[in-house]
Amino acid sequence: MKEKYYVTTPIYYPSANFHIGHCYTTIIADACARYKRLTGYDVYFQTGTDEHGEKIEKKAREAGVTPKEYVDKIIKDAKDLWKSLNISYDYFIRTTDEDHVRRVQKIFKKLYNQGDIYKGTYQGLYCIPCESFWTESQAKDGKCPDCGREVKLVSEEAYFFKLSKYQDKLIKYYEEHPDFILPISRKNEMLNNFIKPGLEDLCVSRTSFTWGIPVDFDPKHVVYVWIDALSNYITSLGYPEDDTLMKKYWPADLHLVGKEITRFHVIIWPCMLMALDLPLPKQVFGHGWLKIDGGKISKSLGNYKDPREYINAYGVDAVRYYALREVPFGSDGNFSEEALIGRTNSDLANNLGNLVNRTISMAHKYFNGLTKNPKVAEAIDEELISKVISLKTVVDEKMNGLKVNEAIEEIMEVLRSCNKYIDETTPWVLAKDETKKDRLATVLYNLLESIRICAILLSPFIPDTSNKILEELNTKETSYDSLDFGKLEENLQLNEPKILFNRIESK
RNA sequence: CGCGGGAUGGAGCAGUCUGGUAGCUCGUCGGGCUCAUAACCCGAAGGUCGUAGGUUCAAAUCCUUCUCCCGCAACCA
Repeated sequence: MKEKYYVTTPIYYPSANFHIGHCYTTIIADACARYKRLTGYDVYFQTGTDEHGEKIEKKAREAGVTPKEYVDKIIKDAKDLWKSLNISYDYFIRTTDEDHVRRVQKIFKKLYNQGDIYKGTYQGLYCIPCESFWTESQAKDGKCPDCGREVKLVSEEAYFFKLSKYQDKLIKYYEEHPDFILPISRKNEMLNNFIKPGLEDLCVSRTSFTWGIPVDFDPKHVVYVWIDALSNYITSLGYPEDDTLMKKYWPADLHLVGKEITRFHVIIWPCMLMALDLPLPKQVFGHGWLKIDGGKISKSLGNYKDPREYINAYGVDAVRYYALREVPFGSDGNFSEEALIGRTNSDLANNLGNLVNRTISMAHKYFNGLTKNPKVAEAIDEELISKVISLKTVVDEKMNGLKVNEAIEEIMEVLRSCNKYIDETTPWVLAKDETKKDRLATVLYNLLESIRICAILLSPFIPDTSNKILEELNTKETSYDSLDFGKLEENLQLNEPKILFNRIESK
């Protein structure tokens, strides 16, 4: 039986159309999902949207539509965006789905019945015109950080979750599972800032707005974001009504999240799961951000474009490649159109695209596009072939550590070696000497085979391009098991090479 | 003293744990080649590794001071 792999993106908040940052997270998750599928796992890849809450209620009111109408439009757009980015999700959950709503109510009630949720009073500093609660440190001098007006101390009846009860168990879990939080640096941040000072019980219901899942046994309350949103990872699997998928896929192997919401996923979510007596996810990766010109992507500044503009202008794989390649593991990276163009030209058009083109062109020119492997080897071949042979293992190590950018760099390095190999073996010189015909065929075979292997390993990252290359090669050897050097068939009729990436002239 | 991360040739990064001639990609300049998308290959220039001090035969790397940048502080991927 296949081993399973369950990977998630966060469920995004659809208060506005998605930007390149949402794409970034989702593309990484997609690459992980595709990689695991390639290597033989039974993958379940989930994304979705967190659609309740005051902010959406307010946005909808401003737009003069119902909250559901408001989010429906954005979700339609989001699904369209994921399609144009080749996102291969298996399930798209919406927190407004009937199944989810019903299951959240059951979870809430279960926690209440067993005493992990209790009724109490929520006290907070509230800005009436802004309809927002603030913490003491946020509301400096008792002024609303948004509008500067006075905030008032208000109380409202609310349900609380006993977060404090699970503090020690949580610390123990961290200690016993050193890879639970990646990168490691974020674990210290969590421990020092939140867990060591002591966890406070968590407010899990609200009465100040209505756009949410009603608490069925106390309908003036709606379930606040924590239980509503975080539980998506298990309600989608049927919990608590049907355990078929739960048995198969839970616990999740990887929750991929932005660094700003790491906290919820490594503190609140595990505590909820402990209360439900469910196993905890194996790993939470708090990735860095794509910055725009060094600053945050900001809805209010409007410093970003619709990601489709980039896809339409440069192609889906240029965008995917950039997101996956540019940002180091766990750190922030910068997004700019100029850098996107630079990456596309140097890595995709020059290194990869031109290599494929020049190699297949020579195969047509010298052998009418037929592959042959007479195995007239020379010492120089070994350097290239040994690199290609070890690539599978190297990429696997990088991917298992979620070092996606490094995995890709390893493949690019091999492609660079192919270009170098051409210059060193000078096929155009061999072609002038009839006695070197078999050597020439061997050189081309080595190159085509290296390209085939790289194309397969690139398929999780730039799937369209990978397919195009394998189609040009016209090979049937496209599986992960075919990655041994020498599997490329002989007497294959190669197709005509096409330009994979046009060089982009800078504006 | 809230916590955490960062500062390395024009740009982006690695190297710091386990001190010992500073490395990679891109860009620039020069050369080569001609199969290919002005591409590819080779070579060169360019860094007193944020500041000040300390330990050491030797510090980007260890210790201390300071400066600046970024993130977090109960839902902005």
